[in-house]
Amino acid sequence: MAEKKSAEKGLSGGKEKTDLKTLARHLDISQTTISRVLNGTAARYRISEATQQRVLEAARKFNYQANVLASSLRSKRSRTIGVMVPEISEGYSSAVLSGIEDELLFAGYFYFVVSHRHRTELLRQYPSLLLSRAVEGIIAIDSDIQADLSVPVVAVSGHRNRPSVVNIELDHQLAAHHALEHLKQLGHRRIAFIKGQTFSSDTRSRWRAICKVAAELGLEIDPQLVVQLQDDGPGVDSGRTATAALLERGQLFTAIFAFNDLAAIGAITLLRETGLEVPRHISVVGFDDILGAATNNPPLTTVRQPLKEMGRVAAKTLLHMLQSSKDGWPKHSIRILPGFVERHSTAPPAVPPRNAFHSN
Amino acid sequence: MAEKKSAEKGLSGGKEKTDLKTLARHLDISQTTISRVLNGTAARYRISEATQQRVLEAARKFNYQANVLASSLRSKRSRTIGVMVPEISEGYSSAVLSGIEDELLFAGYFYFVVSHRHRTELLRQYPSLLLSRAVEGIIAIDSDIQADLSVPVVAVSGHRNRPSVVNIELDHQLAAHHALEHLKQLGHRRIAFIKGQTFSSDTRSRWRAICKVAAELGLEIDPQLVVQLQDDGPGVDSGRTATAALLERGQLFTAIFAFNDLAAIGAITLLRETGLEVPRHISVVGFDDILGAATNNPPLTTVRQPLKEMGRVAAKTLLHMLQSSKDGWPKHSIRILPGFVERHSTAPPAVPPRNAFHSN
DNA sequence: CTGAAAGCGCTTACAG
DNA sequence: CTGAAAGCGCTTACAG
Repeated sequence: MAEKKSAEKGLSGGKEKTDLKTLARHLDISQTTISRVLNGTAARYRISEATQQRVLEAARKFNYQANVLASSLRSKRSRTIGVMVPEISEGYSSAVLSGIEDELLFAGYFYFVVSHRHRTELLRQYPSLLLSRAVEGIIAIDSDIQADLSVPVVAVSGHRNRPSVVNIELDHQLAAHHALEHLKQLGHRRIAFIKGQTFSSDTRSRWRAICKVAAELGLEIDPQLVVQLQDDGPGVDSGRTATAALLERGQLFTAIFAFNDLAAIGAITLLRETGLEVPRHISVVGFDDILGAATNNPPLTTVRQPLKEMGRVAAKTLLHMLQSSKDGWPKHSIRILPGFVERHSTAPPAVPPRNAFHSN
Repeated sequence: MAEKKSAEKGLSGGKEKTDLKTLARHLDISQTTISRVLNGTAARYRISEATQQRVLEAARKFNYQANVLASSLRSKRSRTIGVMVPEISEGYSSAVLSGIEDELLFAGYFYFVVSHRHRTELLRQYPSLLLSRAVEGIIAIDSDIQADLSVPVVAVSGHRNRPSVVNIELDHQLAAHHALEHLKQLGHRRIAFIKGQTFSSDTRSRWRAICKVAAELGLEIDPQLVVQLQDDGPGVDSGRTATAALLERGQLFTAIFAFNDLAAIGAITLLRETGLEVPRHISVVGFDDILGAATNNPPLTTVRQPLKEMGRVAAKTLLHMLQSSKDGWPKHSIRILPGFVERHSTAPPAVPPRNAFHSN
């Protein structure tokens, strides 16, 4: 009964599905030969042109598509990879995913997406769940994979020092230089910083780079002007909160360098509500160059991460790792160069209205 | 050689992976029994408590995870579905995906995503590619699936009248009513419309609803005030272009109802560049309530689509269809109620500056 | 140049 | 209550 039901509604499903056996019987050719023709190894086995033609034609006519499950099980190649993201609905992840997809589908690979939403138990379970799904490799976007996996891993903005993990890393130093040099040139000296959430792996490396570059440029970082994004809301709220906390300290500053565009937009909104105009009173530099950055009011000056390209590079790298032995794997992180987009959220500093820093 | 290499790097992969046979040998219990215990059918076969305990413990100890490929192949249940989207990096699709994921992972399902980017050959190929991947069902987001498939299909904002397709449909009539009633109350009579791209399946149904509701409210629709989004860029550019075309017609209007928030934001940007302020000179109503709508300047008045919920409903519906026979499937579209968010891009109409409609 | 047979790792009638 | 054996639909040594 249960068996019967699944036979009706099961994977074999529709009217039109042909299997190898049927095709073989129809052509009076062995499954072996058909498989070889369809998998492009005909030449290796010197299968006659005539046979190849017959097979190809019949396959088309019967609309034959090999069952990937069976093929994967036997051949140990699933042509599937897993992608771990914090949250698929965020622009960051979905932009990278778009690049990954470009490469993968071109190579005949499909991918599973899992979002862990920063929950540790999901972060722990997902890698092995993906492995039980027979993925050949994993791309982790801003996600720390703790376990050592049996498949190659490429990490985008999440740096692991493990032998089987290759990192795709933004050049944070250059990024920091872009932003700070720009602010310095405009004349800013009192610059506030909104650091990223602790769970984001970019936070540390970017902050280190900022400190280093600031020192090089002779810019002092006042600990009183450093705040950190706290919670995990998808929107701009954590940027607002952080900016409010910053204002509460009552310290003078003329610019903010935000961890990302969302935080920058949140900062601008909050500043506006307290009577501070951007960039007239305060300049704000974002990070990422998300879709909304250009259409924000004012349009955001921001460090541009080439997210889609990072996805493409990640996928390309993983595919390469799948095809070569470990000694062919990249030895180091793969460095991605950020851009810088000057729009209208930055300007030379001006003295802020006198009550600005005494709002509650 | 090739065989050997794949055995090294293949799916069986890591050190820690155990298979059923090994486990059975170790426990001196048949694979059958182990499989039953692990699949939760122990009760049905009255497997003794003691045996169950031993199996469970060993499975944990050896970190046994059934190979889903093998299991799917035999049982005809892949616990995988396919999701077709126009473009994964767009907020619309990724918000719906987020809701889908909520439900699916809870039920032990994984999903493949494919983006067709409105290319017809991809739209045609993907369904059968997904079927060859043994998906049990497909969710199509804003994507017309032409073929009749052998698996159940749920369409989100893409309405097919086919027996095996269930539609998740926004109540466009209510949506149109929200927006037009709001504009009417404010005093607007000359309302311009930016229609959606022809490839978007929502375009037609929404426009029909708008025409109907406009008639009901006694609002006239001037064909001269109707423009359409043309190209397929992900950003706000098509909204700008459409608005420019609208202005070029030199007709008076006091409000715009845009097909989506991106177009609305594009419209606002373009209006601003030609010296028209929103909402002082022109009111703009968006559609979707994407993340950027609230932080736009001015914050967007917009029809809210509960995208994540639509994803959840789509997944729930598909899972339900997979578990019941066809007579248990929903007979009609499943209707989703839109909300309406009044922010600051709308206001009572004012006479526009006299040169406004003679810009080139 | 081609094919018969084994086997991937499971689940499931079938038998007891 | 439990298990031996068949089989899902492929690919791949192996043999000729």
